[in-house]
Amino acid sequence: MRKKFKKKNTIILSALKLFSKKGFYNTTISEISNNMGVSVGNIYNYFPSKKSLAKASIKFVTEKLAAELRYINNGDMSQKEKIRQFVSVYFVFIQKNPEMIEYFFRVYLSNRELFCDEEDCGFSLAKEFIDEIERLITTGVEYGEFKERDFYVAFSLITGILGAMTFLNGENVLEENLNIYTDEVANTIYKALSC
Amino acid sequence: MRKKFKKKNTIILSALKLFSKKGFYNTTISEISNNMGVSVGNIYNYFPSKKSLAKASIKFVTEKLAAELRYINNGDMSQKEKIRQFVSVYFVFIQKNPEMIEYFFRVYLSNRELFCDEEDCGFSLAKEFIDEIERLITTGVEYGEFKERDFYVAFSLITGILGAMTFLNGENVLEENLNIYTDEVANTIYKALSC
Amino acid sequence: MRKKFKKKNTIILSALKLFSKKGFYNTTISEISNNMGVSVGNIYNYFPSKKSLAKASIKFVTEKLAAELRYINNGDMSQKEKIRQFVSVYFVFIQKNPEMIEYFFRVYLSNRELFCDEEDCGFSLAKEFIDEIERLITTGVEYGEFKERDFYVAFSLITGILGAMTFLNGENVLEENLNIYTDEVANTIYKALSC
Amino acid sequence: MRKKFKKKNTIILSALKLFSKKGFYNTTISEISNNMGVSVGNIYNYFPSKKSLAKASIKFVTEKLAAELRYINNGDMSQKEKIRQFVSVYFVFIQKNPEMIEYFFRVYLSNRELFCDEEDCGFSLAKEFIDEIERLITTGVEYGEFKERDFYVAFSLITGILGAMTFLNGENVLEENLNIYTDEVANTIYKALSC
DNA sequence: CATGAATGAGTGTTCATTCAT
DNA sequence: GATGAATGAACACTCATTCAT
Repeated sequence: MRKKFKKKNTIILSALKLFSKKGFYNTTISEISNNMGVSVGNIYNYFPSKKSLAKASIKFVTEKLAAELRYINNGDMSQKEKIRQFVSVYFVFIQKNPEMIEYFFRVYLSNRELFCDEEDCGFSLAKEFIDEIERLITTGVEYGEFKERDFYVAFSLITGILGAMTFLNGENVLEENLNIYTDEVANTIYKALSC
Repeated sequence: MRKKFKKKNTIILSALKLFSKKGFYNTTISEISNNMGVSVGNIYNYFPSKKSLAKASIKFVTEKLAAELRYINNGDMSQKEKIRQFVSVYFVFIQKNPEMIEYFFRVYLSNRELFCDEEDCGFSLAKEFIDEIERLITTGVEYGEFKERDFYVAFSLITGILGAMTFLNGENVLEENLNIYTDEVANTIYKALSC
Repeated sequence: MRKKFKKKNTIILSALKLFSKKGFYNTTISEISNNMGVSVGNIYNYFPSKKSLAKASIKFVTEKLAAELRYINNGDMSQKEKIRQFVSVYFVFIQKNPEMIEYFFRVYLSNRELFCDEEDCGFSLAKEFIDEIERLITTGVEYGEFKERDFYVAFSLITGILGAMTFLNGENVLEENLNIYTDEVANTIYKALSC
Repeated sequence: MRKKFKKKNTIILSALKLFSKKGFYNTTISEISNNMGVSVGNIYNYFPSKKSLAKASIKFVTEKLAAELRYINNGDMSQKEKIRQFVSVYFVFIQKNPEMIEYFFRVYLSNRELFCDEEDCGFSLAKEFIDEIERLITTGVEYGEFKERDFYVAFSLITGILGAMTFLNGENVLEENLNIYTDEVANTIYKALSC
């Protein structure tokens, strides 16, 4: 079973690399299988369809990212410090796992049709990640460190600025290494949220 | 010639509607042609390929959006007021032309491969829109109303929060009408940017 | 429209030839299209699926066969003579259109799954043919020429013996030309049915 | 060896059930193996190919059916009585082993390609069954009970009417239990064959 | 300009068969 | 013998693009 699990992850990583680079519709199963030295048919022993592979991939990514954020949220520090660490960890993550973040933005957020079931058409696959953002915000409000404001605006502020920076970085627009921006981004977020 | 121009726009609008709803790769030329009561072949009299239609569409959208923002930028008021109007106009635009904004986010930002030529792989198609954002920021800094800070961070702040709100709205996550959020979003942006 | 109809029939005839010779599952769409000098894709302009082509084919066959039998049924003669003509016409039909009859037996009768819709899983596609057999029997009973007996037994007698002869002929088991058997088969049926 | 034989039969029975229900081409080896709790690979220890399994299955079926008919043929009674018993035994067999008869009709008779070798493309696999039908007919002729007539016509009469009844029964067209029809079918056959 | 039938390369998926364990 | 992961050829179907009318 361990082995089966390992193999699934290997397939996901291969898919992630290609999906993020070329997009879902421009990546063929046969490319994914070639890329990892496995036959086409064998992929179907682990995932029943290309779509299901895309779903498993986003699950994989968000869990990984959420784990890092969860660790920070559980820590004992001011919200200001938490935000700084959030941004820092996120920027490091982007650089270590660019294909995961690219996948999140370019495939997950843009191809609704792939991740919608009849019942569940939403963010459930990214829930773990979203939950951590939510915790960060609500804790800050509870502690009186953040001004009480509409949740969606606060949520959009944080994810929006991080997303946009990710995007600029992915497009090679930024002139410097992402890390350089950590403090400024963190301060901007904090200033906007604080009382 | 006038007529030719009109027809091109009609095709673009039909494409825009379908591309934004179903994505580029899930929309067929034949759907676009059916949707507007024109033959498949005739579309190729106006656009040499599906890709070129996608490019023309994004040009169409960004010009429309940029025009509105340019008007505000040209106005004579404080940056604070400009930001409020920016947000307001943008939110109205989303609601009046959801397919244009959806197209911008779901097709343009997510399908690099469609908008990259050999020489030019960037934002040139959205340049007009980006330029207005830039003007808003640099003018604010010049007038001493905004703190001097890295341009990319400021740019990400504005476009990020607006983008994220757009996204939440598109997913029907927001409980209220978008307009409700105008002031809070504008204030958040202003607070983050100001000295 | 006439043209479209003609083309549909050409496709059906090509399909009929191959389906009957090699079976449904051993015939590829590409073989059907090659066989008639048309591209694969074009077949799909006329039939939405391989299955639907199989359905249209059986309709085509049964209508053709039923037309011949109907003509006899409408004639003014004894049932004995009608049966003789039935058998005769049927045997001629087999020899002129072997692929149609082969299709009927080898594909239609043996591949339930192809011809079953959710609602209608039966012989509706062959109804016209069955109806003529039924008319022959019931008229004979009404005229007192046939003994009254269970309908299904009479039906099985007629279609069974003809089917079995068809089968032996198709397998090249028969030593003589089918026509030779006309009288003997007709007499056998008549004897079994008559009072 | 005994054990090997048993296992082969178990596999055949599993195959028979699925082939008859879904057809040869819609049944996968893996379904057959699941159905009997054995691994895919192991089936190949007993049968070298799917095709060979289909052949072994038809052998199995015809031997079983032939055995019953042989017993009757060996009995000491009039041909009329033999025919009645033939029909009766056959109808009982259908009801007890529907999958065997379905297999005979839907797979064996309709998929020539499966049962044709280079040398032998015929009924050799069903020979035992056919032989008993032949014996019934020729004995009847010898005893002067049946009119001398072409063998193939007589053969088609018997197998045709039984086959057609089988078919109607399989399609749930018959309104009554098959047994009800025994006498009428037997009489019809006898009447047609007798002097 | 307009039409829509025709093309054919390309893709996801299946499944009989093999073989290392 | 028994297992089931791995293979890869094959097939139904799609769709951007062309072109004769």
